[in-house]
Amino acid sequence: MSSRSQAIADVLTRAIIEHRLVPGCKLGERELSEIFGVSRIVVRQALIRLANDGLAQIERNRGAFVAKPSLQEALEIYDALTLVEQGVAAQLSDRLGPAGWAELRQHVERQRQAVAAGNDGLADLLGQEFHTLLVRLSRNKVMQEIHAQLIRRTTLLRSLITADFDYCNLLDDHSRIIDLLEKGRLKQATELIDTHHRAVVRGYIMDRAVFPELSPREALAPYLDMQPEADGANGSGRKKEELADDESRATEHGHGHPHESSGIVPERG
Amino acid sequence: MSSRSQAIADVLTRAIIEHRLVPGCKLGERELSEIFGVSRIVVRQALIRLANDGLAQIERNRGAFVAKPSLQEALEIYDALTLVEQGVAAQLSDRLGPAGWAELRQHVERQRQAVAAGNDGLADLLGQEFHTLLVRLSRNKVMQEIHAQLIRRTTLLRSLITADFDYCNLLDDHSRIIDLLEKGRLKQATELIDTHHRAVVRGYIMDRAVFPELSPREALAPYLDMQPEADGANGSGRKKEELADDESRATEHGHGHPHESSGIVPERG
DNA sequence: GTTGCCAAGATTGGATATCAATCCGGGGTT
DNA sequence: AACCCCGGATTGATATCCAATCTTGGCAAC
Repeated sequence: MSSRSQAIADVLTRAIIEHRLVPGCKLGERELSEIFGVSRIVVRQALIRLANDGLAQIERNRGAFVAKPSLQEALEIYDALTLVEQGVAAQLSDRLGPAGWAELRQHVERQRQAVAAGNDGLADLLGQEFHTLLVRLSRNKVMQEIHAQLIRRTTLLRSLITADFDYCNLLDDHSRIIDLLEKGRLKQATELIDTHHRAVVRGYIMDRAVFPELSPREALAPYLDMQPEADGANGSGRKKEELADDESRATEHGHGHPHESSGIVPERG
Repeated sequence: MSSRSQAIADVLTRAIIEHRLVPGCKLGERELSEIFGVSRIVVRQALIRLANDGLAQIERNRGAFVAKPSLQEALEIYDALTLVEQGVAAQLSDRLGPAGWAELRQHVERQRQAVAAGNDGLADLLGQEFHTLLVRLSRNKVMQEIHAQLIRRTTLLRSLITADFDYCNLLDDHSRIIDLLEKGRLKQATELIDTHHRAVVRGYIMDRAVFPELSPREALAPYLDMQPEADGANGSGRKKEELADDESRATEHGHGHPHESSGIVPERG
């Protein structure tokens, strides 16, 4: 795509939302420039991009750190996400055609199959993507980008907070949301979306580091295989295959599975 | 605040939303670095910030330009704005206390007085700020930032499109929205918000440059009075006084006044 | 032993000079 | 008139250098 700094920002973003870089982690310019093999300036530009997305915070003369949102901000992010999805849902209940509803149902079905197959990582990802799909069906790129940004920030939040609840009924929620929307029961649908997100938030407890801290060098190592200037950096369609059956840390960014309350990470290194 | 590039991004943002820099205008690195007296790198960082906010677009090896959204994107921006404000309104109708309603009414009253006094510039600005105030009352900083970004982009759009309608009933809209919300008539209120924004959009015609193109040097000259390192760059509270009775171009970023359809700008520079 | 201060080192923010790659425009050729 | 090629201009990026600031460690005073 465009610039080197964008590519580096993308890698850092991915590392953050996959919990390889945890909130508070120092992102030193020199260190990153050595890791990526670019100059400090390019790294700085990447960090500016991250900060604009709310994934990093830059403190003058102190450097950049992975963002560490307060509980207040976490609630605000979920509130905003709920608001956006409710609005989108309201639009869809009027405007979405049969093909759209079918696509939603098909997505839920895929997730159901993943759950049935015991592929928790994939199921989790599909659960995330349900919300993204919902917004994509609104055909509003501006809204999509806003929503994607909020989703990234909620994913970041999961590095800070623990979730211990049964996420299976969240799948039912998705299905019920579709039904309610298609039937025009908008009020109930938005109510359910609210409940859905509140269920996630309620399971969270702040001030508890779930993931161990990795140094940037360790955290970023897996992403550096990509050649600097190889195939046109088609970064959209690969993820699903990659983690089809991989239980590594990279796949664990959903509403954590309840079968283990603290030792989620199998120490991939 | 923080970095030099942020300060420059702020100035450029202001110049864009005040229509001194019009869509499509080339933002050359060398030119800007000379204007601001900084190195190209700082300018580039500022341009990255602008691009992230959707106010500029950077084309590889061609440089940065003031964003020139398509009609499609313009509609999407207004759609997103409507969605956000409807959601916020829904929250407020439940949660806002008497003090909040009073604040809203007082704001509308101030705008009414400005209209009565014939101070169109101020009235216009207050009309804009009504929406900002609405979102601020939701006490959600994340939502505020999203909304502010959308507002900036709509303001940018007004460089591309002409509005010729009577904006006085938009003031009535604000008043009615407050009434409906306070009475819990949420459905009607959200409907009115939608209509309100659609009224703005309907008055617009794309592909017509309303404002003449200024060179960046001309456009930015008024902002360069600020000393490089003087008082802590408190850029929040000044605007209102500045344009209290100033009919210059800087004040003309509302729903254009109908008394003159093309020669809005009194050629300040 | 604790506290506080100060200097050295490290890091960031920024400037400058330089270079390759790309884009644009003009002049010459066919 | 259409086409091609070349040179200037601009961008993307690097290396190096410098000032300001932050951190840290040690040293002195209490």
